[in-house]
Amino acid sequence: MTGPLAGVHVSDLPVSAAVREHYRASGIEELYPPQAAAVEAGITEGENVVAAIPTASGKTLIAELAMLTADGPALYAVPLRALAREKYESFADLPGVSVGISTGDFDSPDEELGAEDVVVATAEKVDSAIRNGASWVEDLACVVVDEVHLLGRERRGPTLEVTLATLQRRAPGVQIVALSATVDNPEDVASWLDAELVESTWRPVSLRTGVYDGDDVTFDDGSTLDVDVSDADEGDTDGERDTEATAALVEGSIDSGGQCLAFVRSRREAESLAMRLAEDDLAPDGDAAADLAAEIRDVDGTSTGHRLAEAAESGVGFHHAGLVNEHRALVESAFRERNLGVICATPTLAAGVNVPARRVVVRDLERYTGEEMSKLPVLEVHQMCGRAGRPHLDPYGEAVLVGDERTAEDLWDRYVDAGPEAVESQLAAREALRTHVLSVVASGFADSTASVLDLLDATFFAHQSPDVDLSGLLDTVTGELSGMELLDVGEATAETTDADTAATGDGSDALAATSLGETVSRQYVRPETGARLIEGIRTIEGMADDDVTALTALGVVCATPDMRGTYLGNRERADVYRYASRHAAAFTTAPEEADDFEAWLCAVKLARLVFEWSEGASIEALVDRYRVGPGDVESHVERTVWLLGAGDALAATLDADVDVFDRVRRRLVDSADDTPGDGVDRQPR
DNA sequence: GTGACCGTTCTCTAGACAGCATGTC
DNA sequence: CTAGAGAACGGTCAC
Repeated sequence: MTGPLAGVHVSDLPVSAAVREHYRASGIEELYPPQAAAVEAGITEGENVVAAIPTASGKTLIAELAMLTADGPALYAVPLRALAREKYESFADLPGVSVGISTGDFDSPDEELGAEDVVVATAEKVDSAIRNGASWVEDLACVVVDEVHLLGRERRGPTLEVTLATLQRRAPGVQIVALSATVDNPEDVASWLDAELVESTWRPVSLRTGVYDGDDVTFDDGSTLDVDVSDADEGDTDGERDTEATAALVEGSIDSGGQCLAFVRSRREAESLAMRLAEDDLAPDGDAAADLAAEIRDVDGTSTGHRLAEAAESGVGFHHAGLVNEHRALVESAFRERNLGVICATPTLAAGVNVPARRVVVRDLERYTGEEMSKLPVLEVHQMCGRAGRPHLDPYGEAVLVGDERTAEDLWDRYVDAGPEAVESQLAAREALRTHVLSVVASGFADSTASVLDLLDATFFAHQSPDVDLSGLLDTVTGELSGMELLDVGEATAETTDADTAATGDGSDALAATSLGETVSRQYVRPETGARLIEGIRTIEGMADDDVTALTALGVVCATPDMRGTYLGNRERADVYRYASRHAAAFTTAPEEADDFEAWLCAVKLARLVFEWSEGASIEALVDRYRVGPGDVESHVERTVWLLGAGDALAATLDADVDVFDRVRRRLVDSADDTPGDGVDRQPR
């Protein structure tokens, strides 16, 4: 809890009069307690601050205060492109402030970014910019990191911490402001960043959390809520009871003038819950709902699109990653404008853009993870619940976890009483270390094992586990990289490294990226992907020209770990295999040489899907032929284009006479332009 | 033969970042 | 001890 603090008024802020006026115009007079605490902690005076506070408790203002008072340009780093967009637009409203944005799909040239007061970017984009030597990074006076608790994420956490560590070196003295969800160990993050910790559970709209036990809901403030489950169904299974209960909770909330979010486990269940709810008309405004449905239908003629439009007519939406981006954005904005009463969603919505509702219902608290059913992390559930309570609209927010008489107590203990998990660095994972060691060497920040270790020393991992000796791990990683021809490892050297950093007694090895390694690092693909591409290029060189087709390049690219796999249905397995045999000459690997037959089949399926798309197949056709969502087609194509570019760059550095990658890439980009409603924006508005 | 009905078996499962270089009315 | 929804399948029975 924050201690007693004198109120801080907008007029007290060391910010331009225009900005103060802007705040007043949007109804801000006095700062929220966590914001005041951040000011107290020196946020406007260049101090490093870690703010571990709930969503919607005013993080954006804290960030703005830091950025506007910084003595130079500022960077706002986010984990999601959609979030970058959202923040870009909100910062652009600030008077007298120029804002730029930089994400993989939405980007301005470096020189322009250097001229902005504020740049919004994804963390990966920042990492990539650093690797490629973008100059704007070095002039930064302030860096705000949104959702720092993602430091604990398996793949993206390490890039966040390495980026932050190198950023502090590239721009010495930058003010670091880190915004975190409530976690168990915010003080670890704060001490790593040498920052003041502001910790609070204060929210502008109070939140009560409750558990449904098959009979009624008991909230943590002691109140209860009857749930009127229609007794039409008798002898139901547990699952049916759960969805009937969530339907009742959703409808109850809407009846009393609220909006609701319902979280379920899978895409299919999000859609089927939506269809179940859409049986009743829940639209706050019928005309607006009809307009929305028309707009949705306008985007694509996919069966998913039709279902979404149909649900929307009743004021119901669903939301998951299988949706085309445009549909997702439409659902989000329609909900914000109160043209939808409910969204049935997978966890995408929990960490995405701002979509507050009066009530949040979490129906599924377990998830299938590949081998087993596992319980959702507390942090994730809290983020879902935290969406409850619309400022200025709701008297309170409520979150309900749906269980039954058997599980209710367990849910209560786990998610209501217990706190969230601690953030733990994942940098020690070999895979993560491999990519970051390569990048640090390739971009010239280190040239020996000693200097790499020196850099890693500034990392969250080193801060958290000072006793772990990374040098052994580093040796195996450099060995692997050199086996991939990405890194040259020299023998122990007496030169270069300063004596005081050479903690590794018997000297340190010289490290240098090969030209392949440099390309891999610049292209931002993982080392294993690079190795795979190199291997593919070499076998293509040895193939008969007639056998090298678009499928060849796509096959190589899709077999790469940077390509997300799809699920292979049992039913399609035989068909995919037949396809592979029919086109065996074009593929670079035969099934018997694949170390993982399943993965090989998935790669073939993806290559085929993207190939057919490039041949002009409509998204609709692909969606029902390959059991993927429209959004999956979109993201597969985008990713393929990226990897084909990397393949081409590697072919060039190998000096190989291979141009399939580039040819196929161009063809994909062209068909993307031809596909209506599917173009990717290239320039900020 | 056919269609309604019902119990059993089978299938399937969240999410999402990155490169680069031009063209359009 | 712990998955569970829903589609697909297959069988029965009445007419």
